[in-house]
Amino acid sequence: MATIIDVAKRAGVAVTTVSRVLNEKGQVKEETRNRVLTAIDELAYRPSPAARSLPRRRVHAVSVLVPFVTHPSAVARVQGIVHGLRDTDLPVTILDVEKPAHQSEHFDTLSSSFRPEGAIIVSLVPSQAQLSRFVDAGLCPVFLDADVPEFSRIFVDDHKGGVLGTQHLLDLGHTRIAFIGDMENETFGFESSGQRHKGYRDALRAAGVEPEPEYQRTGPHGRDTGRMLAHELLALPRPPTAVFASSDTQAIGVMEAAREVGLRIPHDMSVVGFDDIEIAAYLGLTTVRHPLYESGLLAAELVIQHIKDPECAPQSVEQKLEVIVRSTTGRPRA
Amino acid sequence: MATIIDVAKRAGVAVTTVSRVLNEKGQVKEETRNRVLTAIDELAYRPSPAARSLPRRRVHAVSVLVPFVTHPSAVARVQGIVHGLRDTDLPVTILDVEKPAHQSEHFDTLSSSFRPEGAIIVSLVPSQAQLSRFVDAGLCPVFLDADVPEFSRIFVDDHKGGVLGTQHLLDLGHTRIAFIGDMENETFGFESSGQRHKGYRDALRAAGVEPEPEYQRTGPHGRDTGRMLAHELLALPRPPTAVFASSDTQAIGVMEAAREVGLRIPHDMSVVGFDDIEIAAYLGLTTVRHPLYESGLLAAELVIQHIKDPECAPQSVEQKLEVIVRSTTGRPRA
DNA sequence: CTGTTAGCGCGTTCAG
DNA sequence: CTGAACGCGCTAACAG
Repeated sequence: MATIIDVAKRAGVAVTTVSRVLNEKGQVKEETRNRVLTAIDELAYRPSPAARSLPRRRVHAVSVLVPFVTHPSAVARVQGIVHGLRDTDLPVTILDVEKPAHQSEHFDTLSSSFRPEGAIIVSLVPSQAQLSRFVDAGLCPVFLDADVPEFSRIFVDDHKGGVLGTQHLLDLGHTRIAFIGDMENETFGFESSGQRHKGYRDALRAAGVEPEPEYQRTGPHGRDTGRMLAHELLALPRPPTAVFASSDTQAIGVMEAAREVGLRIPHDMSVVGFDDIEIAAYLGLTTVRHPLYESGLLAAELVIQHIKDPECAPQSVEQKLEVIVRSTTGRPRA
Repeated sequence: MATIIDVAKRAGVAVTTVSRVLNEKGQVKEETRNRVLTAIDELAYRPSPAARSLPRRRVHAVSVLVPFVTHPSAVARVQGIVHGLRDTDLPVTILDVEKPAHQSEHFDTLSSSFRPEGAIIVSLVPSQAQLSRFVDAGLCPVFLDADVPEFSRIFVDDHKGGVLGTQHLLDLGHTRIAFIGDMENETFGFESSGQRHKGYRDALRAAGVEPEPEYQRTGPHGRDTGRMLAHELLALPRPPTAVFASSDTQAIGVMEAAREVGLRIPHDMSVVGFDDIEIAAYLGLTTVRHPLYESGLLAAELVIQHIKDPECAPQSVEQKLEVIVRSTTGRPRA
């Protein structure tokens, strides 16, 4: 493997000059530059990422810190990120978070003196101390679905999403509307499901319907939870005619439960999900669309921008939520 | 950020000693080791990956070279890999390949003097020259779905899979069975679809059915292709009663086409897919199950093993394919 | 516009 | 068992 010294020798210049043409810093005479370029070409020289990272104190890569990469919603986002970064030469490093320990560990990595050039943090809110460490490290992360005004972020109005989903059901004439959501996540403090839940309650009240405690259930994220909670709902003396789930994953569980007890959707029961993950379209699930893939794409763009611009002026972009009406919602039976 | 020097000072030892306890190389007196350990702890010292990479000539990470990360099958594999690596401290770097240029570029990275500790290469077959570069670099990659006897690999018998899927249809009584597959991919030379296709033909002949050229169609990978090719099939004077697609993605396209012309599945037409991607279960698609997620998990295990064991003894593991019968296949109409 | 020099943080000889 | 010194490949002042 050729090093920068080999290139310098071959081109008859000093290493600094090679470094300069490599990084397009400073002025290099056209002719000299060309000599260097051909030397690089002839030697098939490629700078060593590690050696470069050392003096630069940063790693040429974009780290993506994402809890539960295996969730469909996370997958969609990572896809968007990878796509958005494809035309750069920045490798994408996935930092999966499943336990709280992972989180602080990865935060440390991001704020270490060998931080990545860019970072995207999904659904995780660092402490103030951690935030200032980011600043100290010169890191300019982009947050997805996290309320961090100090930095750039891409987010949706979950409360409004809760209202939208519920309103759709209300508009169809439902009043016995249940809500199934994620349990409050104490370990990571995700807030979106809670906000959607609140939106649900507010929409109901605005329509003059008092939210039934019996109709509101939460549990750990997952299809199975959706299924079980739906069964509880269905076993009620006066079961709901519609269910609004705070994620498609849970909504699918609800559909399974309905099928298991012989209920037809939307004839006997309406179901609305949240996110519009890929499967939703196939299942004909009516859902509140959350532009997941697009959020990844956007995050990638912001990261690129922040890498170029040392100013790191935080940008806040809100993505629109909208109800995608498909075939799991209809009017309640008379 | 504390460096190894700070730790050494605090512990009252030389940096060498710190390095030794860090890497568990050489003997260090119990007491000295403890002093170092507490110093590390007190300073919250974390070795710099970049600085470490330089003398070691390798990056502490596992690179995953995967074409078209956005394909559902690739996603499943990456999930398996990330999961399998979760309990190590090895970051996963995604190297997406969409153009041929990406491929050689990433291969170069893997065989550079700053190679990653581990590598997983999906569906891509390097040239002999590239292979020997891997050897020279001391890299010991794990291949997924690629026929590379020199290294460890995880694979399935695609030909047999083609037979299995076709046989299932044959067993149900179909004889007018069509095949829809991927066009031969000249850029990357993927072979699985071709092998499945061959299995289809062989199964048919073994059953005394001569494969109809009209019934065999290929096109670029994708749902849309499946849909269009299916329409061509359906427009035939004597359309097939069953379609075997070489991927679930295409099979889904076939189902769409059937729906568009008012055909009911499996009543009017049977459909078999390949892979068993997540959506398949939801759609009730009968398919030849390819353990994608598991292959990623396995690949992660092998990589870990190879990192530990410098011998790098290649291992070859074949994964079993099986038909998952769901609701898109049935007997042909009388 | 270009070259010299001193590190970046760590591993690794080789002596003690 | 421990330490001193050198080098990994590159960037960044600082001179010229």
